[in-house]
Amino acid sequence: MLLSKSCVYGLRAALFLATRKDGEYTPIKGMSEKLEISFHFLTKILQQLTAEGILKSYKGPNGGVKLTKPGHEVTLMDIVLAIDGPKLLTECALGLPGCGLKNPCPLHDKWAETRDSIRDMLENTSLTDLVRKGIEENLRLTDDGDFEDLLRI
Amino acid sequence: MLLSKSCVYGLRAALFLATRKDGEYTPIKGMSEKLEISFHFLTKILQQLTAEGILKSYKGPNGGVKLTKPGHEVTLMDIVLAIDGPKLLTECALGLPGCGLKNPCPLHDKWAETRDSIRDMLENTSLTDLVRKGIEENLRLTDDGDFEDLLRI
DNA sequence: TTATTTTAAGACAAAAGACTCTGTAATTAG
DNA sequence: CTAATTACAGAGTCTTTTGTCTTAAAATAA
Repeated sequence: MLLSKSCVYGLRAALFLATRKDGEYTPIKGMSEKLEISFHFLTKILQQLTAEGILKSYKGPNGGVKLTKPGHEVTLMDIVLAIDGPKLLTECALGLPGCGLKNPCPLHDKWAETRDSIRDMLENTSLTDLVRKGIEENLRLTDDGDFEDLLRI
Repeated sequence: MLLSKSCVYGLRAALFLATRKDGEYTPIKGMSEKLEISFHFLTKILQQLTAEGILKSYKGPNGGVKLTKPGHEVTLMDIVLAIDGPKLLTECALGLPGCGLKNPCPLHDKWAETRDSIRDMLENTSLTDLVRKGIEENLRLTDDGDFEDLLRI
């Protein structure tokens, strides 16, 4: 797996939140059912995003979580970084410590290029980009559902 | 980690074998010491490569493992595929089953591009490519050593 | 205040990944 | 034949990831 399962779930949840109205808190319970992710596990993941300042949370009735910034200001990279950490896109492909421009491994140059292409994609794609695409083409965030489903809630 | 640790070790070992003379079997013990990888663990990984036909092995004195094909015919993709499996570069970034051209997720297109760029790099880089680069620039396959080290054995 | 709804936190269990150990089989050298 | 050297096979351990469960804390509503 290129991305951890937590990260994948985090991306799904972030996209889901980007479909909600600004200012409204969305309860994790409903989200977990809609996205078919275990409630407690999703809670943990979203706590990480909250700790990183990507989400705001509120307890009690009408509470839940929401994006702190508008969806077009949140990139996939923000989510991946918060969950899988910065090492994901800096580590040496041969596992050598200190591999870099100064003391590279034979694969360093090509691998750095590859990592950069991943990074570029993640940095240049916002949640809103994908929500817009999802709406226009009526795509899905779950095994069975479609985007109209999500927007109807 | 984009690649599993087993995969990373497998790549190092495959590169090491590509520096050896054709036809000679290299004992895993020496390789594990040179590459600073646990002997038993490396053995397991190389057994996978042997099972996949990438290596040939021979028991007894003067035995060991060697590449079945010349290094310029073995790509990094061959190694990654043998160890991390084909799913690594086909899975959906949002974890949706059946995500593809027919029933894509909102991230499918961009993610497919990203995966392809990884795949292209792996498929278009042979062991010999990297060994050559390693020799020319005297790079390293271990934390401390350099390529001259390896060739001297 | 009391009951309800929600997130937060932490202990716990299960599964997968990373690694170790022990023994066996094949091969060679003496 | 015997001893040494090597890969092979499988069980076992440790760690990380994934997932569950229970309790606490905050907020609201009645």
